[in-house]
Amino acid sequence: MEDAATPVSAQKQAASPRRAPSQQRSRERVERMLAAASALIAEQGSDAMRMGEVAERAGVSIGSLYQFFPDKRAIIWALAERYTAESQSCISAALAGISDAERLQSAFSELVDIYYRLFLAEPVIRDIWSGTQADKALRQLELADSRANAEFLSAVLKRLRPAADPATLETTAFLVWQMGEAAMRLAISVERQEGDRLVAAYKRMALRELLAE
Amino acid sequence: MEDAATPVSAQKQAASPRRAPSQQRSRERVERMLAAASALIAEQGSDAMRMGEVAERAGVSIGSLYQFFPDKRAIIWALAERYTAESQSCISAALAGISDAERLQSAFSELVDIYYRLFLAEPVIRDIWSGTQADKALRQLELADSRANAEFLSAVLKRLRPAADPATLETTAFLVWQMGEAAMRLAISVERQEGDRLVAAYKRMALRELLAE
DNA sequence: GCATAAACGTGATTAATCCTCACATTTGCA
DNA sequence: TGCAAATGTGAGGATTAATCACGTTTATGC
Repeated sequence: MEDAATPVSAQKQAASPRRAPSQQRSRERVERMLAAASALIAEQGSDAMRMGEVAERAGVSIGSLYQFFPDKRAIIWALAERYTAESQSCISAALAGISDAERLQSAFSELVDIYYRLFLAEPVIRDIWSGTQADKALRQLELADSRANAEFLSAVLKRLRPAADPATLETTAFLVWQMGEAAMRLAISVERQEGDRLVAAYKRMALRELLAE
Repeated sequence: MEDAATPVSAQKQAASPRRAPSQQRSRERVERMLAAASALIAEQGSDAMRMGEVAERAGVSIGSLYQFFPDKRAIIWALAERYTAESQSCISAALAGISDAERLQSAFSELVDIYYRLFLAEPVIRDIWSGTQADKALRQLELADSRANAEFLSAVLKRLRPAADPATLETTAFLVWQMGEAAMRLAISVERQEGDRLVAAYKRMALRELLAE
């Protein structure tokens, strides 16, 4: 886990390569950098987050920051990757082994609620996934994450409806999942009450689709 | 129309006010600025669009540009507003007067196809609505646009299902519409073939919801 | 025609930021 | 102990959005 979230993976993006922290000392510093970035994003949003501020709050120089993160987006990317890794294990656990409609219904409903509460409560997640569309690397991360989660869902669907075309089920699962993320983003951007209604409506819509013959 | 798209409306945003073009001369210049911006966005994306480049290509000074647009986002906003105004009239026309399920089905299906083709064909639209989430003013514009379009749709639904709770129908229409925009954004960001499948799946899902008892 | 105010036009300059780089320091290890 | 690699530093380069003081054009009243 500490390994997976290592910022070196941010190289996948585009910028010049950066060293991965190999010493204990620097690993701790990188943690401080991420923590500082997280705090600043929570306070002002990732757009207003200044690299100098991150460095200052982490107690490192701006140069050290750039030693481990090729650019500003890489920091955000690293935070996003942690969240996706964490949530993916939750989701796989919640959907594992389900093979009847009732359990799918309750598990899915609960999953949506958990996600919704998470989005409402965590300003950092909200900020990062709001800006997703603007950043190619983040978008790719979200797509990959979504595909992975949709796979758990389509696995359940295939068990529930063995006669149906598997490819169609996969498309359905992916779409339902993406619609869910969009519904969350929408729900948190409107009044709380309307958001609740929208999430409920999404649940109905998604379940109707998932449980349809 | 020329009036509605006037960049003075960009004042609604946040930046310092700017003069609205009142002379013929300046109105033509503003058109040139918007055209230049549109071309640059089509070529390189709005992020890479430089204000100096816009001015140069429009044949005006950077100062003139800022005389009519308080900031960079205002230009993009003005372009976005034109597109929304244009599409809204199309949508209202397509959905007007529908009061039976068959016609709703065919009209909705056609509308989705039109939108999808538009997104595929117009790089400017694609760019602007991709970056929507990152910009508050654009997000508001899209939300308002979506609400307006959803209203056309919910009007149809209310005629189709007079016994149903109107508030629920409104929420459904809004959600279906937003899901549609999200589906479009998703579809154009993946391989063409998968995009087609996703749009088709969205259509099925949306129509199932819209025509449900 | 003339005067005057308002609208318009200009581009060098300012300000804010991301990011680099030449050099100093610390750590792991033979 | 000594050296190579890793790590740390922060002044400064580079980019670019946005300003502003001043010059020019247009509309309008007489």
